[in-house]
Amino acid sequence: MNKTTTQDKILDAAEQLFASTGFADTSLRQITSMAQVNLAAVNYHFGSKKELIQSVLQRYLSVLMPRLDQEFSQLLSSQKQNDLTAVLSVFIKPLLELNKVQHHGTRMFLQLLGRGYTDVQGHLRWFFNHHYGRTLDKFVLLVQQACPDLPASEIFWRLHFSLGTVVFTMASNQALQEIAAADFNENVEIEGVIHRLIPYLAAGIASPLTLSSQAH
Amino acid sequence: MNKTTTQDKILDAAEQLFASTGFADTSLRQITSMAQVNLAAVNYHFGSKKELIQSVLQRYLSVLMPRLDQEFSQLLSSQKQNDLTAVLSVFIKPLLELNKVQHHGTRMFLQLLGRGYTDVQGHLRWFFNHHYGRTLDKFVLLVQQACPDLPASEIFWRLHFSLGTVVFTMASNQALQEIAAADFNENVEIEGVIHRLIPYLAAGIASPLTLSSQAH
DNA sequence: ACTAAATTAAAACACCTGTTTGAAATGTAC
DNA sequence: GTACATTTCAAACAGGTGTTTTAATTTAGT
Repeated sequence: MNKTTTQDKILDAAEQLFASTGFADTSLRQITSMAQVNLAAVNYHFGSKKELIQSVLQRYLSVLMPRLDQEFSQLLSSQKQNDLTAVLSVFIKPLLELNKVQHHGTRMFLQLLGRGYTDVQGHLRWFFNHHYGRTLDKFVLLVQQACPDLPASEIFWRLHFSLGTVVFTMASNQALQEIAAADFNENVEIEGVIHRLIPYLAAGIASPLTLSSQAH
Repeated sequence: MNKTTTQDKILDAAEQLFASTGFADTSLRQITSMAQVNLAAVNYHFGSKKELIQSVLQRYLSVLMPRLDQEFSQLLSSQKQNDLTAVLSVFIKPLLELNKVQHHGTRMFLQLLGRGYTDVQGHLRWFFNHHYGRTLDKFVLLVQQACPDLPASEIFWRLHFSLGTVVFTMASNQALQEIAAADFNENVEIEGVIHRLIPYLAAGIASPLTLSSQAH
């Protein structure tokens, strides 16, 4: 049999619509109509739209974050000096393995992540920090070890600059890939974008302190 | 007398609410109530909410963009080799001068710009390209001249990565400054953030091509 | 001061939102 | 097969949205 449950039908439709239209601009009626289930099913199975959004993300995060956490711990315990590119590259494999969770899991998840941060749904930030703050701390520690010359506050800013790049790129990933295909005849998969991102981010994060940045 | 007109009262209230709550999540009723004008005044004076959003941005863009255009042209005509930091630094003065348009003009405008790109209001992208595409082309040309070793497609991607940083940082600027103040005891004005951004962006954009980025 | 245009005002409009209700249908255990 | 719990369904609910309408008011020109 292996029939998909109502909950899964809702999750599948929701993540697709959320990724392409955003959380706020996707209505429950769109979701239930695409999933071919009754409107009331969302509130019955998930309680509210808010909890549905969290469930959609949780399906990926519960796979991704433990894997990342493990990799971070491993890198932290290995005594060798980790360079920044190595630290950032930790994300690649766990991210790409999300394609096993869903057909286009990686792209979908990253797009959702972008939406999650750009649509400033306050509850999502809380949800993430509450569940995965520890893992995040390990990552920050690794970056600090890789950039011993940078003060913590500078790393704070640069990591948020980088978060902006990732989030924005992923949120507008589809549009960017279409432009790249049209203007430069190049077809980049999500994997290609990730491999373009890492050296860019590493160079920005590790850039030497300048007079002008220190003055302010 | 010098009394503020209804239109200005609406623009002032709208930009404040748009900047802090986003375009979609700000209702006309919130705006008109803060501006202390009648609800119907928005549609009477601006036609629609869409056009109000454009008008709010236009108030800043019509000051900023001609100034940027002029600076770009000047840099293009000067025959000397411009380095990337110099090109990016062109933005600083015109941006900070937006404080003359409104009290907190610079911060407000950048926050609005962030909102404009993260709330994917399609009409805003069109509006911007339609009015200021020429100016943008000059900027891209300057970057290409500063990075002669990078193929155009790579520059395309890196400029969009950078756009992500700027837009995201500006959209969440308020939250970031609060965290920085709490965690690192440092009070950064918008000017400080800009001076932190430029070396970060320059390093990312100018980073050398790597094997992994070329392979994909 | 009179007229005509521009502006303000209150109310209604049509539509969409997330959520709840109560009955019908389905599944499950004994 | 009967009782019970789970799930589905259509309908309604309460509230919010941008926009329009129609009348009242203010402003400006002669």
